[in-house]
Amino acid sequence: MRAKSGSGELTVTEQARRAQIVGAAIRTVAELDYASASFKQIAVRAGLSSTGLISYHFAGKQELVDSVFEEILAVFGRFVLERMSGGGTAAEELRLFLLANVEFMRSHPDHLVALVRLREHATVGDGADSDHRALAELLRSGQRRGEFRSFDVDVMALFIMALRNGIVARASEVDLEVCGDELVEVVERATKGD
Amino acid sequence: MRAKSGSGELTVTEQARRAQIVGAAIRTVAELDYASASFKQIAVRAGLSSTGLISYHFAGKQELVDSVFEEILAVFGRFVLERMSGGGTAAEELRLFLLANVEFMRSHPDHLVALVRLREHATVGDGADSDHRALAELLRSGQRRGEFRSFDVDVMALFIMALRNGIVARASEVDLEVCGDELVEVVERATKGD
Amino acid sequence: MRAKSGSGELTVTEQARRAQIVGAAIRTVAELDYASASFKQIAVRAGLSSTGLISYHFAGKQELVDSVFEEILAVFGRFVLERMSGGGTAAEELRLFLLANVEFMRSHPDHLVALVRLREHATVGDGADSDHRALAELLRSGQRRGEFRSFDVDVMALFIMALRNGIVARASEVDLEVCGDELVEVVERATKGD
Amino acid sequence: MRAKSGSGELTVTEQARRAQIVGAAIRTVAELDYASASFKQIAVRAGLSSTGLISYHFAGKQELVDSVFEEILAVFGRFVLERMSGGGTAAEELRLFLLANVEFMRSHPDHLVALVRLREHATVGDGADSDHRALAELLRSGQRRGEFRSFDVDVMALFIMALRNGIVARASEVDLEVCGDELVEVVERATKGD
DNA sequence: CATGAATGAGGATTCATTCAT
DNA sequence: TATGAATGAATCCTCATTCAT
Repeated sequence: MRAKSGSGELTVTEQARRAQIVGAAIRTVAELDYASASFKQIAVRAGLSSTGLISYHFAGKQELVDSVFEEILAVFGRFVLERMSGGGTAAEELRLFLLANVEFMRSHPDHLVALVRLREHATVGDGADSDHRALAELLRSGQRRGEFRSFDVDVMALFIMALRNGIVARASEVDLEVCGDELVEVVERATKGD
Repeated sequence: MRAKSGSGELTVTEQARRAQIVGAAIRTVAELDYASASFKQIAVRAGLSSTGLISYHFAGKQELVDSVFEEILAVFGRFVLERMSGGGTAAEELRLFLLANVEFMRSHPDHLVALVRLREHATVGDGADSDHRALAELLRSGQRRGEFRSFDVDVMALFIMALRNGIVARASEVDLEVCGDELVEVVERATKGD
Repeated sequence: MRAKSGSGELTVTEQARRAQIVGAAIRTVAELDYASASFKQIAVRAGLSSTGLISYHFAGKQELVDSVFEEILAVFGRFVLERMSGGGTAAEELRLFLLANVEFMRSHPDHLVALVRLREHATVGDGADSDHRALAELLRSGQRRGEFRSFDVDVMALFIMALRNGIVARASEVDLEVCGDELVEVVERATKGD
Repeated sequence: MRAKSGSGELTVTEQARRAQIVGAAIRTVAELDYASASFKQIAVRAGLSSTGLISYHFAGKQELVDSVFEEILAVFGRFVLERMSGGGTAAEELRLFLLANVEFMRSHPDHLVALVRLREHATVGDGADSDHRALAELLRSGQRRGEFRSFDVDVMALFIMALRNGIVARASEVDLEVCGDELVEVVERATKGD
């Protein structure tokens, strides 16, 4: 009854409501645990008086989770893309990517937390993997250009995302400024050619 | 109802039952999602015919989770300690710590998965933090000895644990051999003095 | 909110809408189960984009059910009446009634199915009973004329309707031709004088 | 977790509880509509303070419905079988079958009502069909012995069950004595050879 | 100690209905 | 009039927990 990723079929009002609910869901997941992010909690944060409305706008919890996941990926993707367009070398692009991540944690505190927590519950999947693939490809191109040393690009991509996720998990306890600088330093040391 | 982590108050039988349940819980959390790790699932894996017995031995789900968390930390701690005792330099100790982690993933596949998944649900907390503190202290001593470059030891400890956790999260999809070697390499590059 | 079965108070448009909804409801009940015949399903089949319109035109689900029931009875009544007008004897009228029923199943597949399914949910009641009474009266007159044997006319009317309903319930699985012939035969044997 | 039609795996207590719930369900379906026979209504009639217990003993609503259906069929089957064992001719057996049905309505008022109402919601299915098949077979054997006239046995079986169901539907409004006698008479006339 | 039955709160979801536009 | 968004009650179901035995 409800388009899974509506493009033009959705009313303006409906899009607004969906966005409102998705936003509330992001805040809820970031604040509470994923398991505790019930429709009731989301409804409260969305200012709704009934959980029925969430079911009215989303075919089920899975569609909501997927919509939230896609929304975060979209916002995050745009955010990062804007800050990577100027990169000349692969190393510079990688640096910009890392800084964009840290900056995103500051400007969108809840988004990355929710992203990490929802990763294993989302069924869209290709989002996170495409992130990984893009990063791996960047690393590979850097290797081809001789900027980076020889390493397994998939493993290195996994490492970089793991570092990012590690900061996200402790974002509220650490100094993002210091973390960001050190992140750039560590990744540079990890990747640069001998 | 029951002492939270009684030492001498528990009978042998009781300790055995608790251990049996904790073991089953570890397997359950590793196999299923945390949210899906219900008492029923744990009871099945523990060979128990009633979830009531879990409630009988543990004051509540939280105590079970905390007990599981502490058990994993204890096993992991002993495992790592055995493999780090011989380290001379801080760098060597760090290397042994990393290798011990990777080896632990191989010998105790469920423990680390459960550890990572339970981290945000455990209320004991100091366990993970004590790990973190020990690692930070190791890094600091390395810095004092001039083995490591200057960096924020807390951030670096966070990074190292993040790398470890990243591997754990994908342990079933990656080549642990390659990951372990690259992990050592990356951490060495990240920490060594100029 | 709305007159229960207004005659002159309803505008033409309103009557048309009610008829449209009633028709869709008949199809819905025949196609789905009664319990599954929700306003949403009915609205879909009526080409309506909102279930609110159904509530607007009918005071509640009960009025809709009753309206549907009455509509079916009216259509069915006219259909049968047309085919019974020529009957001379009571036996002949009864035969025509039975044949009209079978013919109705063919020409209005949904109506009788819905009729049977709605019977126990309709609160108008007198509809089905009036049918029953008319049939009983026909049987009684046949008895008075000596065409039928002695039997309890209410019970026999109940039997005849039960046979009809039995065929309706399996209309899609049986050969209506054979059933019709056998129905006439059985009822004739059941009623005729010794 | 719960056997669908437990034989020996069920505790005595559990069997008793299941029987209690099944009994309450039969009463509920007979009293209310099928659609209104919610777990809550059933729980009330079973003297339970929680609908959760029903879910505890039955894997889902479908299993409960099927269990109820099977229970009724079992009770009904035994009841009828006891009263048909003495039948010599097919006609006599048929007569005993009809009388057993009417007697069952008297001694088990709710069972047949529930049976008819649950028929289209039960997924076990073969129960009702096997009833039909047995009846058709009885009719066929009667035809072979020359006791019955020539007719489509499936249609006639359908008719006989329809007559039975018709009485069930109005059991509370009619005189079962009269109905039973007339039922036997009608079926005899419908089936006997010329 | 251990069992399994029982509880009640909380989960997502569906539904008829209401209401502002 | 008609729409679609919103509501809240009710449904089935799962869960941790309690309790008699």
